Amino acid sequence: MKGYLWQHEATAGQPKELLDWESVAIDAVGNVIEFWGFKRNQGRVWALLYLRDVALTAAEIEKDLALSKGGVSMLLRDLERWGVALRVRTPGDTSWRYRAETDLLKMARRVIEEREFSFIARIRADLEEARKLAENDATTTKAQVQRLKRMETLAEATEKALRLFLKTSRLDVGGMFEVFRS
Amino acid sequence: MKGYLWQHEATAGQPKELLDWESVAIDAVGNVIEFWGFKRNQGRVWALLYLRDVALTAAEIEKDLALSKGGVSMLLRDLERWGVALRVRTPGDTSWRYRAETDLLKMARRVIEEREFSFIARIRADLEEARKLAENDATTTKAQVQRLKRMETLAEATEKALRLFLKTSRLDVGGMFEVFRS
DNA sequence: CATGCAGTTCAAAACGGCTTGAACTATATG
DNA sequence: CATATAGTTCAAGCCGTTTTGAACTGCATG
Repeated sequence: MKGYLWQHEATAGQPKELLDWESVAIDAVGNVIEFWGFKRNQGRVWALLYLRDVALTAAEIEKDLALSKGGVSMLLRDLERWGVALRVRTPGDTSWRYRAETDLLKMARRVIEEREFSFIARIRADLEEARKLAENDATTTKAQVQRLKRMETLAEATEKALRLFLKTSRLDVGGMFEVFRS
Repeated sequence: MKGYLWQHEATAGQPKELLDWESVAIDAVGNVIEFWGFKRNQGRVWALLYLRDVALTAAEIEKDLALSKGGVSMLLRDLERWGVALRVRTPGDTSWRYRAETDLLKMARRVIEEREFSFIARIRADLEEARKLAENDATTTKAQVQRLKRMETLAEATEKALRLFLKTSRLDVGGMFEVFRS
């Protein structure tokens, strides 16, 4: 949830390895995924793999999406780590190929779980620290301590909302996403 | 949901207008609010007003949070527009003062409603367009159209999840936030 | 209407995250 | 082990966002 600016017109006028409809769809997925807090290009790579439904090499991805060698390497490693792309070695082939694993939400869940919760935990710890400092300070009023406690409640509530969000996205979006399995 | 890096140690070593516990708490709120997709300093200004519980002038905020004159002006206008800060004119005073309105979630709801939904709508439109283009292209396979449809489902699901998220944050976090009213 | 202070605007600077590409490592092959 | 090709790493550059600060507007006052 940040500022998202449109890519898409910007994509026009490239060497063009992608069909028009492919690049529209790929960018759209890039935008959704960015909305979920990931990199646009992680979504674009996944979308390419998913749409083509064949295992592509890093070099092909690099060419089709006009990304750099190094970038593709890192993006693929992210997708692989999150279990949404699969590295396969085709029999007589010299390089790795990648396929889309279809549960894209796996990615959202993993990463959100691993980073957002520690983030909120840290905020809660800070607020608790602030309250303790304030309580040890003779000049602090009761009302101030009270307000700090309320701020802690705010962080707790945020954590709760996030948890709920994950859970519901698991059920609701997850349910929808499962259409991808096939 | 983006990259959040710690401010806080970074804050150390300033002219220091804030008590230690105040700056810890204020930065913590800045971090939560950034998580919700706003500017850290919008949260910090709100937190200062809330903790102090008196109406402050722009000049005081500027000094305490070490922000620029122009910055404070813009931040306050944002907060006011979203209804989380109140501009008051004290009787014999020459300048405006600001108080915290306590429902910080009002801010989240407003902005999320006004920008996230149009964002998702746009994505859905793009995917629909891609599918139509693909359908008009003789080389497109049935399976590809199928995959595009599934991607549309993904965007729909995202919209649904967002709606649910807003609603639950209204009930759940909203309920918690109400502690702030007093 | 000159002066001063509060508040706003916006071009430019600072900042931070993302991407690039050159140097490097790993691996396969003759 | 020399060569070639695939894959990784990371410092430097790019680019979008946020912040700054100087110029400006508005308004009150003598």
